[in-house]
Amino acid sequence: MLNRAIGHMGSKQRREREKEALRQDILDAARELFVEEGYDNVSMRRVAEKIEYSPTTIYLYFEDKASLLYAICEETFAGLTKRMEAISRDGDDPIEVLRRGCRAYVDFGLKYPNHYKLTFINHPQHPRDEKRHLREESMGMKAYGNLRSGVEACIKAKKFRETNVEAVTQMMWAGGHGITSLLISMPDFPWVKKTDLIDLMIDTLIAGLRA
Amino acid sequence: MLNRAIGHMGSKQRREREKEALRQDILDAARELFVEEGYDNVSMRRVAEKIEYSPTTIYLYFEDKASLLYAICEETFAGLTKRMEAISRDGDDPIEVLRRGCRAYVDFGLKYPNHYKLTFINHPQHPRDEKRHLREESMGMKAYGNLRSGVEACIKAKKFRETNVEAVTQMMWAGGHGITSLLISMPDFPWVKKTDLIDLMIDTLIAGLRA
DNA sequence: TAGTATGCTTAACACTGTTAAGTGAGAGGA
DNA sequence: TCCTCTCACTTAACAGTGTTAAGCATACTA
Repeated sequence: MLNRAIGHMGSKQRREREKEALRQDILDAARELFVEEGYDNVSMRRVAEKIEYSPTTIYLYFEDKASLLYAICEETFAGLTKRMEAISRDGDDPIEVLRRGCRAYVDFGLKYPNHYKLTFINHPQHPRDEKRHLREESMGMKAYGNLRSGVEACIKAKKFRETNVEAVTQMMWAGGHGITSLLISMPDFPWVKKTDLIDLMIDTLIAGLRA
Repeated sequence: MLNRAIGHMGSKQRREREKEALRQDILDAARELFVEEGYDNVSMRRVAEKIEYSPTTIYLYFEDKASLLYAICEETFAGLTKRMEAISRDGDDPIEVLRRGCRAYVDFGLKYPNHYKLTFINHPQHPRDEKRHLREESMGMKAYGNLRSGVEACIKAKKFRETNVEAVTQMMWAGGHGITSLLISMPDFPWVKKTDLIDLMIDTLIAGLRA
């Protein structure tokens, strides 16, 4: 019963390819709009207009607006994970790896402020959504895992006074996130030079951790 | 022309009192709803329903929804400022004052998560609104000023290696904000014990700053 | 008592995310 | 070739949003 259908498989495959292509078109259009104007300022109708389909078509490919957003974030955060993995691969001094990992995290956030907002700042907290829960674990959480490895390496090399891997990782994350999110969401505040602030944070935290 | 009216001033004053009372009623109703259910999940119509007036009445007292929000935040943040000023008054060791100021900041954020969200996380960034710009300076910025004083005291007492007051203040703020905002906006993440994380951050930053 | 200012409401506009119902082209089988 | 049925897509609508123009009634002034 499987072979019987093979003769007509071509069109089915073609249609599936076309569906996948449209899905990508939606993602591309939505990403561009979201990143340019912010999630809240872009309506489903605007996205639909951009791809020249009716608004309801989007709902054939994504459950709702939030799902569309998460699909985009997943894509983008793959980039961060890749960069952070590259950093930890050509690793010499574990502390230097950690330092550069943190910098990569913050730089990434500042380079894609709207993506960062979407995943770590706004974070549309739907109540009782277990699917979303799992999805989050595969996104920014992978970046967290990378950071965790960096911290673990430092602790294993006995570079730090504090030995609670989870606590130190979360603190480093909070440090990076604090700077990133403030710089993004309060751009009019009279900040000191951005790179100085970032370096000061990372260096101070690491100095404070050293034995 | 001023005295002529005095005979009839009573009613005018009464009406002004009543207007002020209604303004407060709106603020109280909105605060309760915003804090309980979050800014985005509360409509102007809901606020109006609660005070038993028509929705448009609110617009006679507040320019728009965001202004209503900012008025509430102003009120609430007076509490934080007061607490932080109290801490710096009975100050012995400047480092201890700074430490306790930071803790007060984070504790405040965790106690009023929706207020904190409104002022420092969501921060409805209206484009080209200069009035709002000024208003912000009188709100959370006062708390920033307090933190700044604490940092300045430490630097003047030659307790810190780094002597750039602004940079250190902004770093301390980012540290506190990072923890506060992450704990608020990702409540499902497997955090280590909250107080431990807060203390670790503050202690590590201060340790890293010491000469 | 007539007229006006004031405080509030009604009704509407232009949007939002989302869905139920309908359309129409093309594939599959006879 | 013709018929049927599937399925990608659209139309129209719902229920809600923030906000405003216009109108009404009460209370104060002259």
